[in-house]
Amino acid sequence: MLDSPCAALAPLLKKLEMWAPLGEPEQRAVLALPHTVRRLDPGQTIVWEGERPAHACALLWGYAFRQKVAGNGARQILSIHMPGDMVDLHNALLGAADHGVQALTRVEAAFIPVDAVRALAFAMPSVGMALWHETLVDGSIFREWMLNVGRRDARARIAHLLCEFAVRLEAAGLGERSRYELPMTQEQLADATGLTSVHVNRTLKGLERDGLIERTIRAISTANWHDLARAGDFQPGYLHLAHTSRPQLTRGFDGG
Amino acid sequence: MLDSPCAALAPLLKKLEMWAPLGEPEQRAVLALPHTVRRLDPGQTIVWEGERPAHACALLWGYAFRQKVAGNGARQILSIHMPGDMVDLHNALLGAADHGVQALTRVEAAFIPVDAVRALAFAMPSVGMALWHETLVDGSIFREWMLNVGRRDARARIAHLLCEFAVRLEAAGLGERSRYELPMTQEQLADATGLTSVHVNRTLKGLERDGLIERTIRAISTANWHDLARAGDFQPGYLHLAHTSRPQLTRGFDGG
DNA sequence: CGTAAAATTGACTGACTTCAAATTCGGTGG
DNA sequence: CCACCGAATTTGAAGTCAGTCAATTTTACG
Repeated sequence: MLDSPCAALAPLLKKLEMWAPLGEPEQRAVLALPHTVRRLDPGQTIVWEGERPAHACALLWGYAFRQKVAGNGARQILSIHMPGDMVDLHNALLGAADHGVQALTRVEAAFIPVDAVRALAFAMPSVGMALWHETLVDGSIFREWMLNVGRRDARARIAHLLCEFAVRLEAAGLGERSRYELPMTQEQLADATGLTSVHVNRTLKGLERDGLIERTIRAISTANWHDLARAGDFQPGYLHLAHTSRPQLTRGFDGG
Repeated sequence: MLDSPCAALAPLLKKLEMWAPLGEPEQRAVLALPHTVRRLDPGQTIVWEGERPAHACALLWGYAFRQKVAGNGARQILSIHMPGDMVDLHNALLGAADHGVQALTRVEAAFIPVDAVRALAFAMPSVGMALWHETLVDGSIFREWMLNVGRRDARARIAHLLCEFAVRLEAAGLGERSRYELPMTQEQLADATGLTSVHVNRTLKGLERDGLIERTIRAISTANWHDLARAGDFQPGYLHLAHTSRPQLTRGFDGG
């Protein structure tokens, strides 16, 4: 990765390079994307469901989440995001926001005009491919969450979410899977897992009672990672982190 | 759209042009993608979960679905696909299949080497963008399904699925929303909605009793579209069909 | 016709929800 | 440092939507 006098977008570049190594001009071009940095408080809206966003948003610091609201008023949290994530590329490229994005904690985010993103993707296909890859991995996580919400019981859903957060945090170099701060209320956990906050509370206590996790105020210790992952039916393949976890030998464009 | 002496991939081109108009060379290039056409029987696997697919698959005729299987043996159907859909571009580009794809009915599908797809996306960015768009819309549908499974009751889930199928069928020019053949067993409907087949059965009868649908063996009449859509909390925005449903005036790359 | 898969039905069960209240936490001002 | 307040967590009791189990009927199809 290049360093530059003003590399506010460094977290984004780091994330993109997880998907595919970029050449030096490509790296420069990513860092040179026009953008405005904004600070947001917890709960503040980054994108409203239904709006026509003109900017894509790269998270630089803090956490955010995507959500949709049903006609009955219930909310479903769709994904959690951490620094480096491109948090509304989906909405921006599609032209109409089919979901909202909100700050989970205090957040620092870079807003990049969609057209600049699109133009860069056209001009430098390998950057386009990296961005595309980013959206594909988001899609994979959506699929796993659909399985989680649709076909696992409460205990497994919560355990799964705890495992995913831990592994993604570690993969992004933002903490360790054995102990981390989980900046979500039990109500937010409920909305992410399709449960109620009351049941989340009971389920967390169950996991704690059984020694799978330890909890301080807002921090989680995965006291027994092995059993927690088993309880959560957690297999990290869907995160598509192979590039980083397995040292990849040579793999060229020779398939087919 | 171009016609060509051997335009097996015409349904794919038609679908891509729903997302963005393509120039004549681009159209030619899509139709010229190397591919093998295969016929499959209902239930046959197109991609196995866990495999490393070397081909992307364009549905030419018939229906298919994506699925994931949890450790407890339960299955979640993630999406339904119809002719023109690129049904495992996600898996192919990510390199490892995080979900499986199966034929729902008898199917005719074109298998295109991933590398040819990737090369075309690099060579002709507007084709790449159309393919990207296709995967983004898939993602949007995943999000809506997550909301459906996580936050709607059984009646709404089923009604929503029936509405989505109807609208997509109509948008693809494959039938009318008022009456169509639904080639899914109640067990498959259950796996798509996070319910059991028994409860799907009862819920369908409920919708029928209330005059929202009529059923013959495997066909659905949306007897009362308005109320069905309301019962299903169905708002088609997430399908991102604006190009086709609203006659779009001019919208260039002038956002921001 | 005959057979297997799919749909249907009934009785019972249970995981999770709902409602409501009590307790703890975290920050803020005196 | 401590009192205070709203938000978040925790707990209990009761209710329900959907699941489970187990037939029975209907359909598809050779």
